[in-house]
Amino acid sequence: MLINPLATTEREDPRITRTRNLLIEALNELMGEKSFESITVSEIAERATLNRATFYAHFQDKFSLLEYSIRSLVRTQLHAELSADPGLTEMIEKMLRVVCGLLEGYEKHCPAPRGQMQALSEKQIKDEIYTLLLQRLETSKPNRPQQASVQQTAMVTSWAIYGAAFQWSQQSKRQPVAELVRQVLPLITANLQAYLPIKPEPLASPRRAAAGRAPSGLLSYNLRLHPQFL
Amino acid sequence: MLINPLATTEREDPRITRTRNLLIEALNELMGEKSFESITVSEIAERATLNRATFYAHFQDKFSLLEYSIRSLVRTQLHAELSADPGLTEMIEKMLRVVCGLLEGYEKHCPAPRGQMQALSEKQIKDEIYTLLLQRLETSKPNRPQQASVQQTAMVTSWAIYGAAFQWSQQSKRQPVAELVRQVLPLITANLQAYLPIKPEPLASPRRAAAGRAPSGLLSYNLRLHPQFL
DNA sequence: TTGTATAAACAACACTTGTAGTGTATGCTA
DNA sequence: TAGCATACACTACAAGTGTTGTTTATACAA
Repeated sequence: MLINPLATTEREDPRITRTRNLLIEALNELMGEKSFESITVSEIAERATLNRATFYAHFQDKFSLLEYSIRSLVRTQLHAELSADPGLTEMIEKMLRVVCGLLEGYEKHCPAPRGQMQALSEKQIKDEIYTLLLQRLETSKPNRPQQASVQQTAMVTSWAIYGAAFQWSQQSKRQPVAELVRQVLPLITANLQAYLPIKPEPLASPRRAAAGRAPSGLLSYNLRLHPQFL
Repeated sequence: MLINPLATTEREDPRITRTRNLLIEALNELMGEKSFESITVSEIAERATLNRATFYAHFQDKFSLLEYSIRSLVRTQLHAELSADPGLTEMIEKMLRVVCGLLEGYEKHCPAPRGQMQALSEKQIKDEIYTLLLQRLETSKPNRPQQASVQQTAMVTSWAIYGAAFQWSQQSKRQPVAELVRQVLPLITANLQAYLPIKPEPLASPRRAAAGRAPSGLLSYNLRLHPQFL
């Protein structure tokens, strides 16, 4: 597995990858110890055994670094989960599960306050979901004329997915993810009925709930990149 | 009109309201001139003809100030628009219009980059929408049993509303808001059919589109507080 | 192996941040 | 109007930020 799934250039100077990985690891370590807001660039550089100026040669600020780190985690997890190219309903279900796992991971391993971090990860996660959904909707034609554009549909859906996962993560006593899926999936897929094959999913289906997979194993991807999630 | 719709204490020291308004006005002025990220606390204090220490006596940092400023704007606009206590569908339509107006206002008057600002305003807007929606759903009982909780429904809906408005604001060539409403409202209300009265809104209704109000006047509230939106 | 390109180290810079202590001005109330 | 409470001004401070210029170390190709 590539340690840097975001790399676009063919091959980059090994010093660069080394430095970036050191910075990401340093940030991940620190985020297990204290809140993101209280972490300074100086600390990150020191922990990475790098000069502070070197940090700025790679990232604009600590937010850029976190963004980069989160993005690679999200992308890896989503692609791994969706590589089987499942049906639209299953796709959304899997997305919901992945996002729940990510939010749970952050809450478990990163000391509060998490305000800035949440806002940042939210954007990265939604962007990835939106892109994947858009690709999917663009390939499958709707079986009846649609008022809304594909972009609108994908956007509303991706936000709805994240909103559901967020609501779940905010619960004081968290319900099983399978239950969340059973309750919320109809809400979300109601938007997409024109894109669903043949017979649209009924709003309440006991068989769906029974078929829900256990949410284990969600956090097992990309371990080298994000060891704090263990 | 109260200049501070967020105030909870009965009457506060006039010096406090004066100082806060000076700070808010200073921030609003500066945000018309340069990006929020590049604005410093020193600048805000200087523009407000206040000592920097006084700033910190009122707000934790510039983010808190912006949060406070945005919150009061959002709250004022939403309450003004929804004071007539309209039907659920109309309520969502009005919310969509207000959010579009807000996003348009920010984009027009605040120089990029707007990353931090967007994340902050997003949270404030969604919180307000969620609260209002939750109140509304809690009072009106669904006409058939629901899988999802009221909280889940309100959350997914509020995120969907914001997502739609956001998608609209990101378009390079922006369509009329009335058209957005016609296209997207069915997507959102599909989730809420159990809460809609009698006959659920048909997915495509030409009469709805014709009844769409012009989007003018959305930015005319709370002028004293936010003169940069003129 | 040598030469070249460039990544990283290092030091120094002006600036911002958040906080603390002290004095002054102002609003409220008796 | 006198007195109390407190909001604000002022100063100072240690720490962090973002940038620049110079030197050293490393990767890679001839």
